[in-house]
Amino acid sequence: MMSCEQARGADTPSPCPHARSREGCVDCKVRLLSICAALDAGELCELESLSHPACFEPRTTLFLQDEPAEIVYNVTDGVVRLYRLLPDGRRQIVGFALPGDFLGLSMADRFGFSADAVTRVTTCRFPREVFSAFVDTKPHLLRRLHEFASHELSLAQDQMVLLGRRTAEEKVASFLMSLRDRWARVTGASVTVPLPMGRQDIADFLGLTIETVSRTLTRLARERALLIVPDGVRLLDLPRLERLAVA
Amino acid sequence: MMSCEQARGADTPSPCPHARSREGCVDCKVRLLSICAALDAGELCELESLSHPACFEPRTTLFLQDEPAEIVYNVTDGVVRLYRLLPDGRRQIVGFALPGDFLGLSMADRFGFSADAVTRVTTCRFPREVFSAFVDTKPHLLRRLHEFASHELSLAQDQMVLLGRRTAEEKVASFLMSLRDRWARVTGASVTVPLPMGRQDIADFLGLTIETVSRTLTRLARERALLIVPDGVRLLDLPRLERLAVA
DNA sequence: CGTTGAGTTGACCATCGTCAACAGGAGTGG
DNA sequence: CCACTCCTGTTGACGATGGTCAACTCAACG
Repeated sequence: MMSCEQARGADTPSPCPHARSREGCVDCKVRLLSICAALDAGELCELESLSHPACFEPRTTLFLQDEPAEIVYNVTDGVVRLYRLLPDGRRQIVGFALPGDFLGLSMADRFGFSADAVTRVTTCRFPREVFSAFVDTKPHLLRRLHEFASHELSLAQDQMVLLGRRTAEEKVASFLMSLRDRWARVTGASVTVPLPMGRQDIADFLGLTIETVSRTLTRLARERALLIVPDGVRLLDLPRLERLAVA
Repeated sequence: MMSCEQARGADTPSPCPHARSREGCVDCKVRLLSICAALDAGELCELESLSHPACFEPRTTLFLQDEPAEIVYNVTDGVVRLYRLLPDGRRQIVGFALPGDFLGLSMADRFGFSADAVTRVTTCRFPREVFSAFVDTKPHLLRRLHEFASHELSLAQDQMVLLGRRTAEEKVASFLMSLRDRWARVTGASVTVPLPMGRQDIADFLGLTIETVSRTLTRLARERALLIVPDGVRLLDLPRLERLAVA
């Protein structure tokens, strides 16, 4: 499980050619999804002056659990996996960050999980101390951060129900449906759900093995509930999947 | 699983004779553990004027998932179980609230889970709108709420690792160790861990069945890792339990 | 002294994990 | 261009962990 070597992306972020020059925060396509939606034009401009764009190649690390959280991240494009490891190497993915998600919500001095890029990822980064000071002058931004954290907590509780009380088939169906809903906010509704993460990532998110994930997807495909396409699935029998994914 | 009838406590909170008359917030024994520690004497007094003490008998309901969150709660004594149900009755307990814990951290307009009293529980209650308005005038209190929520999120992620990637024996050991640590903050350190919740509650928290919890505890007791006492366990072989509970 | 409900224990079994083999695509070098 | 490796994903055979079902103990309570 997880034997791959991973390049460290954070120390040498790719120059990410057009990350800043191309557009400002005002034109940012995830602004309304992200914490930034709490800011007016002037505040946005202030925040922009504090931001450092950075992008990460697939399979590079943004940060590691327990390391000092010098930097917080706003994900503007791509998918990031967030995970914790047990000493013997077992891994639990605690979430996937999509465009608009914020890493470092807690503003604690250390990261509570590790994060690495699944796809090519672009981010706005902020030195944590600077960002924290900025937040202290903007109570409505703190409110927004708190709403985001509360939403994360609710998702975490959903995931507890899934991990503790659902069968493999229900887990896979729930995962697909909730990922579909999250993509809908970013890219618009679609019955085709992109799965940029590998089967091992899905397994480590659902508390299953890669074989069980593979078998379950195959079976759902054989029974015409979905169609496996390159890097994703197309949902066919929505009522059935909905039924499996309830609550 | 969970077939017991439950009285509704919230509509008819017991008078709770000495809840307010006995002591004010200044003398509250969980003040320093709770969100109230963020307040100075004057603010505490303000908040006190907004609070309504209430207590709940064992097995009564504080509130139900998805119902409008008219009230938020500060638990001052006792243990509350927080849970979500699947339509078919499967239950996942997402946490146990101990003295000092706050229910309604998210300040969302509906509760994300149901809550009922395990022991006799005493609380300070606040109308949510009133509390929310109070928070809006006290950014440092919002900070504290946010820290509490962030801590909850971190605990939720611990629980995801536990549910997704640990064996029954590891789950039980982790549960006991982390409960011991939480009690330590409230009642002081001890190798005797009170377990006021029943086996079914523990099972529904750990993603196991009551039989597996019972068997696992019995085995750990037979192997002298712990001693089962009325309403709790005494931890004997701490190194071994620590090893099972790592990370 | 019977009833009830929680907890324990045993026998059996199913779901999912383990181990192994195989398929197919991407990249590499002769 | 082809052979080769590497990696991811799929599939099958088998087994173990933990679930299911049932019986039993015991304390609390009337």
